[in-house]
Amino acid sequence: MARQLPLNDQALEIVARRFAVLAEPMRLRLIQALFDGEKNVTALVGLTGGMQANVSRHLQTLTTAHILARRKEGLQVFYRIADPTIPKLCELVCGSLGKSLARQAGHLAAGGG
Amino acid sequence: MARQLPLNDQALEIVARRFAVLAEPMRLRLIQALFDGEKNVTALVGLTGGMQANVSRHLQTLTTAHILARRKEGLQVFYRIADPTIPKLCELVCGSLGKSLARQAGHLAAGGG
DNA sequence: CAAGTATATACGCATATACTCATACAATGT
DNA sequence: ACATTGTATGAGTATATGCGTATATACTTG
Repeated sequence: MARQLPLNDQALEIVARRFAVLAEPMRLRLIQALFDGEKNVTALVGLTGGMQANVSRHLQTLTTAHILARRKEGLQVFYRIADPTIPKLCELVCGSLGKSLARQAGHLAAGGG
Repeated sequence: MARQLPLNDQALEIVARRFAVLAEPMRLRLIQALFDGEKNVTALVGLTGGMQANVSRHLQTLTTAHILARRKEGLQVFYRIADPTIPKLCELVCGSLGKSLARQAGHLAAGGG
């Protein structure tokens, strides 16, 4: 897949895991919330509307996958996007979906806008 | 995410679903097998080493997600990659992983060569 | 040390889904 | 109509994982 070379079983599982990490709405929400800079957990809880425990768990999942990075400052922990390909990935998927989304969902943008 | 615009809940679920479809090694195997052109189910069963029923189900999942397309010819059904962003997606993910994969997995390419 | 705040984790439940087996469906030939 | 070949699907089981509640850990202050 890297340049269309076939991947072995272990590499396939790693790639699949990568996609799986991105396959949760809450995690995508967190990624979105971090597009404009790092935020601490409490802020992310407020922005996403999730439970603190759940948000924390998802942040750990994203960090373990090297998609996010942590920075501890006193009591707080700030998360940021660590993988520069993530925005591109999301754009690519959204662009590909945009065509069919128009039929399925009506609008892509948030209800507010 | 499309150009960094926040997505609403429904759009997030659709994007997440998209990633989820790509989050299975067998489905990635099938996608890889189709990079060099369309193949029928029996050929894909042989190439992936999966059970026919399982391969068929994964092909349906990929087709429903508009990642693959079907073409029926007599008894056989030929599948092909329908979404041109798929190869780019895979390259992007593999490229991003390549850096860390070198430490984790050793090799990215298949054992067969 | 005690109290308070911010974040992480353990546990249990509910649900989703991948897998296999058996079988149904579709198309072709005799 | 029947047999054969290729593909799809239903049922049952095992596993993975998201979520909420409760609790633990880390850090700061007094």
